[in-house]
Amino acid sequence: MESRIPTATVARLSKYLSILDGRQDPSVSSNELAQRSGSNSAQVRKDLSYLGAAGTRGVGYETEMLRSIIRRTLGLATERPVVIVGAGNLGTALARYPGFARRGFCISGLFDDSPAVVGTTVAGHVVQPMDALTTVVDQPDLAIGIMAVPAEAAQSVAELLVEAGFRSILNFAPTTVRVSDEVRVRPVDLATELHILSHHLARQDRPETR
Amino acid sequence: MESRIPTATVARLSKYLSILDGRQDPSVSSNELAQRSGSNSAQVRKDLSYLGAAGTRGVGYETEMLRSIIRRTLGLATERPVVIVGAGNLGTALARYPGFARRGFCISGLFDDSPAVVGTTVAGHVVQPMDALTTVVDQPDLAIGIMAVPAEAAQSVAELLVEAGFRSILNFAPTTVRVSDEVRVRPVDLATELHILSHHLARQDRPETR
DNA sequence: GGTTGTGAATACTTTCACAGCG
DNA sequence: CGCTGTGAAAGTATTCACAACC
Repeated sequence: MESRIPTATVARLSKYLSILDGRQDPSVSSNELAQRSGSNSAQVRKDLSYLGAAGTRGVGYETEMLRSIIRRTLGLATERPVVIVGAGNLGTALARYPGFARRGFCISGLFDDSPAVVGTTVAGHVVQPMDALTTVVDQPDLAIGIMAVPAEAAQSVAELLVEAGFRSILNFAPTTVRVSDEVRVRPVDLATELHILSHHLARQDRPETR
Repeated sequence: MESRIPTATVARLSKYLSILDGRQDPSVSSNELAQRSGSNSAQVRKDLSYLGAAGTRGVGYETEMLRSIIRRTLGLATERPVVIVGAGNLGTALARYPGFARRGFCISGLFDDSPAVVGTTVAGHVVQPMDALTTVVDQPDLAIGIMAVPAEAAQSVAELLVEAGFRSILNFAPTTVRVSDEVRVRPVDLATELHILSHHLARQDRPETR
């Protein structure tokens, strides 16, 4: 029943969930979710059909039920631990970002290799040295590691995370890291996002829907 | 000749460019670019074929020529101005991020609507009030606006940017903004990225190549 | 009337595989 | 012999369109 969900769908589920979270109405239609998420209703229905979510024809989907199904699908049954490696500009900003906690994550630790930074407190977290990574969560394979480090450090930090048992990494460093293929790395490159916009400007063409 | 380049390809071009930038060898093969970017050689060749880039069979591509073709394709012929709206945690971190300048962008202004923040200096930029947006760059339609503001403010900030003439927006606020369709908005939602990783953890499946 | 659920059609992207050339 | 260039095939994602149902 719950075979395989396309990554593009999962990304939209995240958006639907945050729409449902700020909502009181007991039911919601695919059309409304579409409007608010910048998608279209057929897409919303197809996305929800992957979860086996059942709506009521003529009415829509039960808000509470949808919320709970999406949360389960996104693996948010319990708060998921996240560690942040790199307490520089970006790492610090991420540690202070209130959106993570609100959306199902719990920051379990902040790490840095610079002795000047270790021991300082950022957003209520004492910055820990890299070797404390191995003991920070008891099931690192179910946690997520965020890398907010310079490009030069990315490969070795990735290796440390893998060694400590992490299997999911969000990489903000503008470089590709090579890891064994049981490890999932999602790159987020800010300059790449700007390059995409810049490319369209250079071609002065009209936007597509996304 | 230079008809239309898939967005997925543009994203990879950005990566290829940063690989070429740290490089001295006068030529490079599709296979080497593939290795370093976590792609495969057929993909690289197809990507480069969209640009009309000509390699030499048996040898590879000329590094300098490729660099210059990719830069032109990404609209980086001249440094592209970028403004950052929101001088909170994230906006400040972005303003300090050295990667933007290194990769073809020039931060032209930092804006905030809080009187407490306006006038302070961040990374060499004096934070300006929102109404200065209209005069900060002379061709706002060729510039990029970055929104690093809370979800509640996102819609109205987007409207201010559009009114000031911006046509390309990178949106870090965790919400969808509705704008006229000459305006291109690229969302970057950090919680969504974590949700995607979390989903895979819940299904404890093996990663795909990306 | 309004809205879901979904097969079929379309569009887009990646991978394959091999001829062509230096 | 090595590496490019590319059509064809396979794989993925989105949109259409309409029957089924409340």
